[in-house]
Amino acid sequence: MRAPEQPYHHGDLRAALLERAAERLRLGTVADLSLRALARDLGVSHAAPSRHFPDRQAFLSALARSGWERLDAALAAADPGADAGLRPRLLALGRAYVRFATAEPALLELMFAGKAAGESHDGPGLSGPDSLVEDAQARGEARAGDPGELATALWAALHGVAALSVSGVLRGADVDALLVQTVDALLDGLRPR
Amino acid sequence: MRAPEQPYHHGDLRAALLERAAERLRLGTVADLSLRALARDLGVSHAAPSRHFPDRQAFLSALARSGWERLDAALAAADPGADAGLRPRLLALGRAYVRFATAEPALLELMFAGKAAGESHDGPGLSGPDSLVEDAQARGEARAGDPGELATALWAALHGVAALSVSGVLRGADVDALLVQTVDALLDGLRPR
DNA sequence: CCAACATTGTTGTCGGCGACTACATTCACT
DNA sequence: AGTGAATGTAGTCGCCGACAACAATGTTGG
Repeated sequence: MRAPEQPYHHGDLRAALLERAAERLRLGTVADLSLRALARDLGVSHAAPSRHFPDRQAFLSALARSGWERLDAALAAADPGADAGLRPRLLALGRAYVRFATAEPALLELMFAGKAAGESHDGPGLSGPDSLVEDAQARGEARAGDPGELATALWAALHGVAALSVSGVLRGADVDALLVQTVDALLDGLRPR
Repeated sequence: MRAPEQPYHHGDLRAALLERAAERLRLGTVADLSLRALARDLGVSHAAPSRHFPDRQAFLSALARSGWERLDAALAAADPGADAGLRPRLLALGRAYVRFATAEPALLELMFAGKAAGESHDGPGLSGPDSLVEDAQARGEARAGDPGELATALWAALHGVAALSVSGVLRGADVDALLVQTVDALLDGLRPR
């Protein structure tokens, strides 16, 4: 009763392509990713992927979408929650962001290259009902101001740290120290108090 | 005494390729950039570019290097100088950064995708002898701390704003407002004082 | 139950690209 | 003037994405 070695239908080629592509992206760049090579890997013909994605761009968009989901999940998992103070929370989120960027640089690049392709995205875990900023304001840890705008500013700073750490421009400088510096500047300000 | 219509030698094919490629990058992505198409544009044979760049990657690296020079120049031109306060200075630099990113999104992406390919780069105009941070510290506008590390944190934040604005995740939100929020958080801190 | 029909996969082909080789023309220097 | 380096040309190879025609399998309603 074993399944035949080579069933005509793959089962879930679409998911398999996305999964294998994510693996490949961990090693190489998006430019090195070829649908034909993936198809070869999975033992299907070179045209099979076209049954699931109209063209390469659509495939990359789907890949980016799954990347956003994984980043959201990683940040949600790293968030110590509203009970923690703002600083530990920002540091934990920042570290998770950097970890994701380091583990999957090409995927992160693809996610941000998606432009209008990727539907709207609010900045992972930073805004929304359980907003980090609103929590901090409620605890008196953040000054007043539009929570959405403040959250975006925080997101921008964390994203900048992750982007720089991945890009190699830091030349071996301590990424975690950079993150701490950035978070502390955001919380207490550069100006002497 | 006019030059022949089609001289055998181009004159400065290398520079022409880089220049034309930069133009193309203003419209499309780096993936759409082909050496053969550029050669066609410039009226040379498809193999001519290989005389100047051993392979496509080397060409892209050279393009990225010229991008860094232009970004450095743009930031240097936008810097109001040490006489200005820290806030106006950061805002001016941030606006120039965003302007560059908006005008040349694909080039900026290429510059940061260069990874180890691009030689070290200190973060445009933010560090070095005429460091913005050292100036601010001298004026009492910034707390003590390693100027290099603080400058990198500032760079990360500004880069994050530019990256987000280019990526489209902001969905039409006001980029300049985001920049102002970010700079103000960096200067005065999010915590109430 | 089985006959349409939709879904998914295959083979074949096309043009474009990057890389490489062999050859041609021009330049620069002695 | 002569010779070697620099620069450009033509041709080829293999890989890729896109497309078309065809085959196998899954599904559904009469």
